[in-house]
Amino acid sequence: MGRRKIEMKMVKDSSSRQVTFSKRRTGLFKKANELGTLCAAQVGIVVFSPGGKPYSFGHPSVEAVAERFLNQDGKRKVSIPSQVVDQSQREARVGRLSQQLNTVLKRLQAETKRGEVLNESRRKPINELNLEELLEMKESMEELREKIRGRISEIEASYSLLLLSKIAVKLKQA
Amino acid sequence: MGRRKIEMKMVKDSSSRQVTFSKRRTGLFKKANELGTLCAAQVGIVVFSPGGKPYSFGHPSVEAVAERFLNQDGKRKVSIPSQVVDQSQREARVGRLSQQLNTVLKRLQAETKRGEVLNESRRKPINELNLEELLEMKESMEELREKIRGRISEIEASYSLLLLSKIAVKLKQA
DNA sequence: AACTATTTATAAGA
DNA sequence: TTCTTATAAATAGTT
Repeated sequence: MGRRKIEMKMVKDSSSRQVTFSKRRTGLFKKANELGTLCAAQVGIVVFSPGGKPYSFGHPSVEAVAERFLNQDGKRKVSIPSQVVDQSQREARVGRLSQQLNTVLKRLQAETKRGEVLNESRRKPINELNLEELLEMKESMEELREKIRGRISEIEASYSLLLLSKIAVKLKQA
Repeated sequence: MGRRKIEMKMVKDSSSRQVTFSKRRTGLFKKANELGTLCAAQVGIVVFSPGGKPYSFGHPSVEAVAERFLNQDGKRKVSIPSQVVDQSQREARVGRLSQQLNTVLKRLQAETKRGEVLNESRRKPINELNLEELLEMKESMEELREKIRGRISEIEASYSLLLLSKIAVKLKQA
């Protein structure tokens, strides 16, 4: 679909491959959106780029596709234990994963409030930092936020993926 | 893409909608396959037809996409904006604050990859989790994300506050 | 990021 | 359903 027809083989040049990936991923998601819209269908997609970066698309959301699968009654192919719907039980099972992070985040917060500034080489009460140092800190914060955001989306993508995979397995069995 | 342009709304006639769904689902999976082939990307898709019938596509398979994620080693490539080129220098300044969080996030990520699921009461390889358990996990993730988001904005708020106070001081001096 | 020459997908029709 | 075909849409190579 372009100036020339291309062979259906992996694009060798990694730079071109990245461009192709970017364009086609956009196209794929657009098509998925159209399918969902025109046909009142639900669609979930997860893609890993050649570099391993995860992307996902859902109409209305990847989660919703899973939810629908789980919550359709009558026609449902797999019976779902009622406990799954129990909100309080879910909350009770948040688990160590979240607790761990939560603990560290609390400590982090406490340190921030105490006004400790933590540089690689030196420590200095945050109140004594000058404007430049604070701005530097701020940049660090922004980087940190980006990193966290990246991690979270990776983790979420993995969950979406696992959901998709579990659904696919169930479909095979059905 | 045919004899006429169509509005991007749900096709009302259910028979036509079914035909459209069938054609477009085929097209979507074809595109997904091309994306996977050309870009060495991994793709997983699940679709529900308007009638509730499930279809799935995977390149190389939905399960394989999940496996890949789980078995990846820690080196995930993340592109760095060029303005952040002085990555090492800046990173050196990030300090314990970020290191700590980063460490925990890495552990979290590693655990996720290693396939450990951490429930309040038990551990189970992530591969053995069923759909219900995964959804439970997902809720935990969402809670976690909200908590992190909250913490970060608190931290950022405190930095902003400090910046403002520093600026105020400078203005007085000027 | 934009731009087009082409290829590809597909809406309507058979 | 499956095929045909006129037309819309996606995109490969280019700037």
